[in-house]
Amino acid sequence: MANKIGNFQPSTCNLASVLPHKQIESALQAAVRGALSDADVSAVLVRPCDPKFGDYQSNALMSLAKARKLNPRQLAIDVLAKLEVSAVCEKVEIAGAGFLNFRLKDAALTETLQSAANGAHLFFDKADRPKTVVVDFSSPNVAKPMHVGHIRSTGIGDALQRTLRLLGHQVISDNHIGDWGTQFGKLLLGWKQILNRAELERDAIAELERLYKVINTDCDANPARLEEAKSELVKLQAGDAGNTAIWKEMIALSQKQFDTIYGRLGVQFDFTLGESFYNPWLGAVVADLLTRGIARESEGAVGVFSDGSVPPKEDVFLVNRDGEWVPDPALVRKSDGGFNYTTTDLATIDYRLKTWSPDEIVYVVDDRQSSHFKKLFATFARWQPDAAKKVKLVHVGFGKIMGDDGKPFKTRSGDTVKLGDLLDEAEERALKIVAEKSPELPETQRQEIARVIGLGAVKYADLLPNRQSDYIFSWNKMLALQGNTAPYLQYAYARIKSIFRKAETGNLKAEIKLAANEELTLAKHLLNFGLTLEAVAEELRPNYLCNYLFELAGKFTSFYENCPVLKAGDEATRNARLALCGLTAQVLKQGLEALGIEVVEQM
RNA sequence: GCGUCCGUAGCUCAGUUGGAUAGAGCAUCUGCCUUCUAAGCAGGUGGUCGCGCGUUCGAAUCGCGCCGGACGCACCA
Repeated sequence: MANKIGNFQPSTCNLASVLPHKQIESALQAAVRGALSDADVSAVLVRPCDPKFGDYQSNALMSLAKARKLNPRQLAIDVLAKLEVSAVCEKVEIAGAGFLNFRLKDAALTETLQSAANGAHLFFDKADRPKTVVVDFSSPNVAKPMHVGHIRSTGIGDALQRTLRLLGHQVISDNHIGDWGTQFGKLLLGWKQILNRAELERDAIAELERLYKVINTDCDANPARLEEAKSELVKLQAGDAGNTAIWKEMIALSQKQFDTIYGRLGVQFDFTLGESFYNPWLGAVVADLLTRGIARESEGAVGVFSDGSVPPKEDVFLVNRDGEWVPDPALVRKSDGGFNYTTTDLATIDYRLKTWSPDEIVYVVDDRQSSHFKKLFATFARWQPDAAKKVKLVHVGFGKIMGDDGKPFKTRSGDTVKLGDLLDEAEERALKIVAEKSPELPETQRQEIARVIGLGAVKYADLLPNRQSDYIFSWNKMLALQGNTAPYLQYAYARIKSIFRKAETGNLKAEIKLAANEELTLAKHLLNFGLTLEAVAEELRPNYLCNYLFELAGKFTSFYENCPVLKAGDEATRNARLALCGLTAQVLKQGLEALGIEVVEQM
C-alpha cells in the first residue's frame, strides 16, 4: 500500500494498448485531469456494463464529485467537454446520477478483432510495470501422503502463478515443503526399529505413514518411547550422520511422490526450499530480534509481544480472554530451545528479499492460519521496517472442502482422501462418461480425453468458488458435465475444433465482419479477457477467470446455435465467422491454461 | 469470552473502485436434433440479499447492534 506513493500510471502506457476500453480509460483520465488538475485518476476506471447502457461505463466521476462536493452531472459535463474518444466510441452519454456510458464503434470493435486474428495480440496487454512476485504454495509434508486439502493451495497457487506469468510478471514459485520438525524423531525411531523394506519399496509413503502411526501410539502410551524418539530428534538436529542420511532418504522418497502428483497436475515450481533449508539462520534471527528488543523471554520461551502501538482490538499480539486482554505473542523459540514456524517463516522472508528482491510475496495457505500470517507480517515489519516497506506480503487464504454432509471431506471410512486416489477417481468417472458419449473414439483417445476432463473437472471445481468460502465437494456437480464446469468449457472448445476439422478451407486471418447480435456479443466479450486476467492478478482470485470463461463459452454456444459457420450464406461471412471461432478457441485455451486446465481437440 | 470469515432463489454458489430492474448452475415447467458434437440452445417459475438501525444521490457491498454458522485463540505447522 505505502509503496504505491508516486506510482502513478503514465497515460502513454494505456494509449499504446490495443484494447478500446483502455484507450477510453486513459482518455478519460486525461480529461479528468484537465477538469480537476489535482485529481487522483488512478481510480478513474472504465468497466464493461449492462448492454442496455452501452458497452462500457465509468462511475468514477460520481465519487470524485462527492469528495469535492461538486454536482456530479456538472462534473460529467465538464469532463465530457475535454474528452476525446471519437476514434473508438459513439457519442458518450451522461446518465443517471453521473454515469458515463460508452458505446464502441463497430469499426473499433472489428479492428481490435482483426488485429487479434492477425496475431498481434490476444485481448490482453503485458503489464506496464512487471512485478517480481514470489508465490508460495502447495507445501506438503514429508513422509505424509498428499491429500485432498492440498488441491486448494496447489490449484489456486498454480493458477495465480500462471496468470501472473501470462501478464508478463516475473514469478518465483517456491514450494515450502514441511521437511523438518518434531515428527522426525518418531519417524527415525520407526525407521530404525520397525521398517519393512519391502513395503518401503512398494509404497514408500504408506510405509512412512505406518511408522509414524505405530511409534506415535507407542509414545502416547509409554513415556520412555517418547524419550527415545526425542533423542533421535536431538541427534538429527545435532547433525548426526546416520540420522541425517535417513532423513534425507525420507525427503527423497517423499519428493518422488510429490513429483508424481505435480506431474499429473502439470504444476511446476522454480524452487523447493523446504523448512529445513532455513535452519542455519534460525538462531541468528532470534538473537537479532532479542538484540533489537523486538522479542523477549517469557516463561522460558522467546516471543514477540505487543508494543502497545495500537488499540488492543487491533493488536495482533493480544487476545481477549474472559474480558481481559492478554498477550498472544508470536513465539520464535520454544522453552526447550527449539524453533517454531514463525522463526522459519521470518528467516524465509529475509532470504527471499535478499535473494530475489520481490515486490510481493504471496502465501497461498488455508484461511485458518490468517492470524499466524498477521503476526508474522507484523513481526517482520518491526524487525526490518525498511525492507518491509518495499514488499507487499499477502496471505491468500482459502476455505475448507466439505463433504455432502457439510462436514470436512473424508472417505466413507472417515480417512482423509489421498490426492492421488482423488485424481484416479476423477479420471475413472470421466472415462465412463466419455465411453458413453463417444463410443466411436478409440480406447487410447478416450483415456486421454478422460484424463484431461477428469483433472480439469477437479481443478475447475476448486477454482470456481470464491476462494475464501468453504465449498462442498461433489463428483456429480463437477462431472455432471452440465453448467459451469470445466467439461462445459472444454466442450465448447472441442466444438470449435470440430468445425475446423470439417472446414476444408478457411483463412483465419480473413476479414472480420460482425453483423448478427450473437457475433457482436461474442466479439465484445472477447475484448474483456485482459481486464479479467488483470483482475485475477490484482485480487488473486482465479474464480473471476472461471466466470469469464463460462460466459465466453455461453456466448459462443449461443452464436453457434444461431450463426452457421460452414453453411453461412456467403464466403465472406463464412470466413469471418471462422476467424471469430478461431479467436474464441484461442481465448478459451489460453484462459484454461491460465487456470492450469488442458483442452482436447475432440470429446 | 475475544477475534477472523460467513449468512444471497428449494439446493450449490457468483456478484471486480458502493452504481442503474440482484445473476448463474442444479431441480422444476415449456419448446428445439433431415444443418458445423443435444456434454447443447431458447424461454417460464422461483429472492423483503439473516434481522434492525445508520452513512450516502445510491447499500448484497460501508458502520453499529442483534440472531445463526464455521474457524482460530503462546512453546504443532
